[in-house]
Amino acid sequence: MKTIIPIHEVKINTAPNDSFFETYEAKFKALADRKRLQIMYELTQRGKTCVCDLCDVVEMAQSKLSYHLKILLDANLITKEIIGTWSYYEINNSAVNGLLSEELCCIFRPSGS
Amino acid sequence: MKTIIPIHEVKINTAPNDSFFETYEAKFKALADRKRLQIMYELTQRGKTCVCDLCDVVEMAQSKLSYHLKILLDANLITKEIIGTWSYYEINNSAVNGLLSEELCCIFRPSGS
DNA sequence: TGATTAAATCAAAAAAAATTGATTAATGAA
DNA sequence: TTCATTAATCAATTTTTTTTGATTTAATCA
Repeated sequence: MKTIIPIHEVKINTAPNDSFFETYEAKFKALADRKRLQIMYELTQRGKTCVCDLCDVVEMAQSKLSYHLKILLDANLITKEIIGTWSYYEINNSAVNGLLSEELCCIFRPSGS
Repeated sequence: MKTIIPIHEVKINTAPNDSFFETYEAKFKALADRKRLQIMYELTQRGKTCVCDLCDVVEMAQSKLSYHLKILLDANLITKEIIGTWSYYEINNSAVNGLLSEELCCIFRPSGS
């Protein structure tokens, strides 16, 4: 039988290794840009949104927006769904919540939740 | 009389402005480097530490370490105290706790707390 | 089919960040 | 004072990231 330990009760006993620091380096790099933070915020407010709409909202050229979305996607901070010729992006709430403080998560969390 | 509202009860009603995104861009940029994450971790484990000791621990040349410490200091993630010719750096726990998730804070929080 | 639209990718250029080794400033000890 | 030590700063170089505009891929529609 497997025992499920709530994440907040897990004690870290070993020192983080290189790959730990690498993993979080990538996540923080993705967040380390005001335009990408704005994209995250808009996705939070609007929910699942297609690229062409997001282009207008954040006032960014399409190829530039694609570049930034890819960085957020690779860091697993957002998810992507393709429908026909459209690509829809959405906030990955569990990843955001696992990374950021409650205060800060609020900015990247739908107002109702 | 001033009313003190616990931070977790504060509701954000207005959209974040440019300076909000700029502020967090700087903080996440500071965290977006595996060497700086390691510095943060070591400061957490060792408490207040002087630069020359930190040089040995993170195996980094002095001028390079100074450069990275300044970035963390400017982002308010660590604090500095000068005693004689020594500079001591320390984790800014409240800033870290206000920024990162509980799980992640644990890595940057003394094991006793 | 051919034309249109959405979005990813590419290559070149520009901008920003990191590294390196040397210099400087400040303190303390001989 | 002179010498040694600590740590910040500087300038030049290297590396990384971002921007730009063009091209490509794929789906839809007439």
